[in-house]
Amino acid sequence: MICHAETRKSLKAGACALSEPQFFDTGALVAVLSTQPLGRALDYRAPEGGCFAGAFVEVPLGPRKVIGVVWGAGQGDYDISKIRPVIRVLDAAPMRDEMRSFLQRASDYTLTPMPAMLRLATRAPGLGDPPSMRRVYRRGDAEPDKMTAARRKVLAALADYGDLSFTLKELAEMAGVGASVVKGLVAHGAVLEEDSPRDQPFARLDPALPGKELTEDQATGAAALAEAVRSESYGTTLLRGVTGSGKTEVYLEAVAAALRSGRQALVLLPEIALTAEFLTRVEERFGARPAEWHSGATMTERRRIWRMVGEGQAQLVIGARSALFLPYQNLGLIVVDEEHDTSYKQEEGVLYNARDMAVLRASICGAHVVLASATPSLESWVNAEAGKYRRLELKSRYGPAVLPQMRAIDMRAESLPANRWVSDALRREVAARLERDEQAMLFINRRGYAPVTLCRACGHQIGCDHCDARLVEHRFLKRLVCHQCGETKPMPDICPSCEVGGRLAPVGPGVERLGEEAAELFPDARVATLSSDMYGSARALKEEISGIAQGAADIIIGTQLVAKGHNFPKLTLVGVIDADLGLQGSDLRAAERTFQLMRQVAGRAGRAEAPGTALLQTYQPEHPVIRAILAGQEEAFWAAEAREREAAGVPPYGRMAGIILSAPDVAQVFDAGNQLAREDQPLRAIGAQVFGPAPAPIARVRGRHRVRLLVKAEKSAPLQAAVAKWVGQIRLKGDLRIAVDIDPQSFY
DNA sequence: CATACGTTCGTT
DNA sequence: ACGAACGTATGC
Repeated sequence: MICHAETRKSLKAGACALSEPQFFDTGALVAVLSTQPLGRALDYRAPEGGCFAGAFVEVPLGPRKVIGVVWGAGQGDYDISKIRPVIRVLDAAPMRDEMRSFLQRASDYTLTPMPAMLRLATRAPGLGDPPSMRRVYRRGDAEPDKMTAARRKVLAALADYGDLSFTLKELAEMAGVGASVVKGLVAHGAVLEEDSPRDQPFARLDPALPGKELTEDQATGAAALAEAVRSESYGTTLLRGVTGSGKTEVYLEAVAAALRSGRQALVLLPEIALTAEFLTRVEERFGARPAEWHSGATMTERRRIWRMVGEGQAQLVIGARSALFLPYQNLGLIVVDEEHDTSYKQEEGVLYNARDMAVLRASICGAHVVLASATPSLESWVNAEAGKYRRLELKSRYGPAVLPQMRAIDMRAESLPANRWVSDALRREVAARLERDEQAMLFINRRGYAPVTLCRACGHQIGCDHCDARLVEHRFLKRLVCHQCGETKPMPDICPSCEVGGRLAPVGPGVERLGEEAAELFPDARVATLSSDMYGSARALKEEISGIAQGAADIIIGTQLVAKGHNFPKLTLVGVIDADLGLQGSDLRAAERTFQLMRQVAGRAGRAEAPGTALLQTYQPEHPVIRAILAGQEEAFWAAEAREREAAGVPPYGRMAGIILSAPDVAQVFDAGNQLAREDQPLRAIGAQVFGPAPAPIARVRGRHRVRLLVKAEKSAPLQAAVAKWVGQIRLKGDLRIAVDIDPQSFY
């Protein structure tokens, strides 16, 4: 977490962002940061006409030309005769002071090199190009010398739309004539041909439109958030509300408050799949669609969003975590929905937690943060308890529905036949729902058909060639898939080890296999299996989900995916096949995760009129986590979990850093790991301890061997500086790579 | 990252 | 003796 002292400092940084950016006269030394992996900025001479700090520029680098940002005055530590001039200043809005300090602070916090940070902030194509133009046509003053029927149609079509312009194709189609007719009118000046920027501003959102009717509880919460946004200063609110309590309506009022005061808003969501339903709600509330930023966006969409956000022509962005790095002009609110969601932690490349970075960014630009969740992360819960975050609770469930009733099914008392996972008790409950024409959901947190493929002749389990992971059979894809590196291969007929045919058997359940079992148990029911890899696109999946929500299936079989925010009005029963799954292993967050996941899944049941039931199949019904879930004692669970973490000195009461060394050669990684473990003076100097090296949780990924070291320090210790110094001692020879993960999510 | 330059090792 | 192949330093 970002500590309080840092927050104070940043408020000052925010204040100085109001001053004019620094200007550099022609020939002055400037430091230019590029996205090349140099680790720092290089000095250049300011171009003809000078430039401002923050300007996007093109500079020579060796034999190449690269794009960079004028970071500030030159460092002057390089042979003055070798310094080359900036080639040109690009036609893009300069990077604001505030954005530069955000990237710098994020870099310091996560120990990410600045060029990599800059890369995150410039993930839009065509930065160096002039704005892309297209040819458009509108009505001119002149009249054509000869009026024909076709020409009249074109002019009539234009008259219908006032002074708007259209592309050639659009106009010709509207008028029902050929393109040559339009061209003919252009020759006479009756139609004007001009170039206009291809990237159009986003439609204005109207905060004055009537929102949904709010309950008293919601209205109070909405008013408090709107007030916080209006203060135009940094603050964080933890918005807690059980599933179905209408958190979205409440924070959309905070968005409305930001829009009213002319500031931009950002809503971060963990899953793309969530956005279809969400966007509809935004459109209903504000009358237009916001900008959508996610990995699936096309180059054109990205460029438009990046430019429009920078010009203040996109008021609201709905996006995945990288939307945090868009060049907002005037950001007044960041909402992090489902703030506990683990997908906010980027686990590859630049390692950062979008929830923490949202707080950092907001503290720099004086924006308000809303962390929304039914089951907050322990970090946020502790920050709220400590008074660092304001706390807002939505108690009543929206409408007549109440929280689902939760019960455990003790699997030790069940005697299921082989390859069956649905207990008798659960089967009877599902059958009862089917009779009443209600929906039931069976939840299993495992993709694919079976997690293990075993050879009954020799006992071999089929593994990935490049990773220390077993291949998962995906019957739908008719392939074996490595969930680690994504490699797939066709399902073999013979065992790759002993070459005996016909003895390969699937072991254990995955979502596809559970779907098969459900179809056998309930032959008359419509069973829908929801797994992300079964649909060609996010769009197809969204459509499937909304169809199911409207009643296109009786039994829903799903993974993680269905736990997150979808609304199934007819759903009254959720059965969790393996509630213990997340409790295995020694991950410190296992309890927290299982608790969150189970509560979220259970929250799917009984949202509308009919009350819901959640049944957890478990082999350890007496486990404290399972008992806390069943009892619905959330506060007690968090308090107990917080006490345990405090006693162990682990996050959020202590600080941790993970170091992953990787190389194709096993001996090399272990040597490097041992060397680091020995040379731990920089860490001892701050009273921190090193554990390891140990093989990383997945010891081999994509043909690279990985070892992991863990650093544990006191909460107040200057962890980053010490780790940077420590890791800096090691020379990166060969293909050895070091990744530092500050505040790792999982630690063994 | 792309490229330049120096080292080592293999071949002729 | 020469050049391919690899490893390491450099960029302002």
